[in-house]
Amino acid sequence: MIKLLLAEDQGMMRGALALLLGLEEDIEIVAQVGDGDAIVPKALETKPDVALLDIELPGRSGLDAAADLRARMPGCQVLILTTFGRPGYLRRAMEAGAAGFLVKDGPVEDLAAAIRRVLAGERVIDPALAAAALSAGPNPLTQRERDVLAAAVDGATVADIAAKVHLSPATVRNYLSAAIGKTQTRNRMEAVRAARQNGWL
Amino acid sequence: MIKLLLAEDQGMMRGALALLLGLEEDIEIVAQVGDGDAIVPKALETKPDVALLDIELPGRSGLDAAADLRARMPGCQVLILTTFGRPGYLRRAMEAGAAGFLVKDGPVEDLAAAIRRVLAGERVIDPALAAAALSAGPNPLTQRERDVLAAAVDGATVADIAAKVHLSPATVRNYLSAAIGKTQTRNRMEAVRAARQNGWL
DNA sequence: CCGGGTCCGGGACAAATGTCACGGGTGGTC
DNA sequence: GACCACCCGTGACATTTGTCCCGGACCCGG
Repeated sequence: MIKLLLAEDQGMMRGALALLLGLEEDIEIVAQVGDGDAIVPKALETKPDVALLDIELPGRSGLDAAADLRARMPGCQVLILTTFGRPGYLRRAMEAGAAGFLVKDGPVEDLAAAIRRVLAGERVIDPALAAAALSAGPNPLTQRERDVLAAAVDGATVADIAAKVHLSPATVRNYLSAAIGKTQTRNRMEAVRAARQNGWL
Repeated sequence: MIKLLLAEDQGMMRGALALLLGLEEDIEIVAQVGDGDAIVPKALETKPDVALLDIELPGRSGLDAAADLRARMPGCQVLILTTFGRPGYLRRAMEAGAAGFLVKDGPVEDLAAAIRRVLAGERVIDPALAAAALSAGPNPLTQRERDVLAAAVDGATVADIAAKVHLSPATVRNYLSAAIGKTQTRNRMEAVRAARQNGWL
């Protein structure tokens, strides 16, 4: 019996997946979470064999939680399930020690199969996505550049960003300029868009 | 037997819902679509009793399709299922003649129940959402303001927008300024954010 | 016919933004 | 030690953006 932890914020999706996977004879859902911060505690409590994690979650990112989980429970395999097949996400998932990476397109039937393969020690990755991740190259953005860019989403002004990141407005503009240059874009919004597109956020 | 059409772009979600609803004894999925443009043709072909539509779809919006569907197949009830409980979405759904409006949070169990209630002629709307929609008031944005704002997503410059909408740059700035004023925001990005938040896009 | 609204543009101005050059600091590597 | 990358900040500059003013066009309801 495969013990599974399911982390997914959308209630309907979570419920549907839980019901579906519960129908498999060899899978048992031991925990369901809708919040990133709850993943590790729940896992330590319920000792799942596989953790199926969404990336975009309230609280903590599924990728962060994955890294933690791998460190604290090496026996628990991590399978990332996400809406967006962004190259940077895949890369980060691999670096975090995930064993598999699925996108929410593609048929449901793959899911149970992927869980079994991951538990057997295999790696499950869409080949096309893997190629895209390699060709995209690594994240060129500095930590600070990422911070500033992340704070610039939804139209914050330089002053807002400076306050949020505790930096001087002038410095913020320098970082923004650097990020714009590295992403080959023309303004901050295009830069955040490009960065998100690649999973660099 | 309730004949159901299911429109949802995310493959896994669509598959999961189809399997789930297929388990109900009185529901039969007669069509599955992942594209907005395919909704009406498929419906005319398969004559469903209820159409379960996502809003954000490739091709045509589920709301547009809903209006069309109501006009061409008055006997087919429309149930909107969406990720975002935006006030403007609900309002537009009602104007399009939808009988129900569900968000993808909330438990899966509600879904089958909602389908049956809709078919029985009831309206299914989250009361909290209905209140929000009323308190938010109607869409204050002009058609042109919406166009310009929509063209301003992902950081296009004034020149880009002007080219996309076939207007003078000066006019574009005037519309942007008007939209910023009406949304009580400070710049175009906050304006698009606010407009999207309210479902005014 | 006279408002009032939307549509479309222009001009002028202040503010915000993006760029560049420049400083100093740290830490790591060859 | 020299080099390099990143960190943080300043100042100056051109461009872009947001605002407010002003026109004229149209259509509709009173």
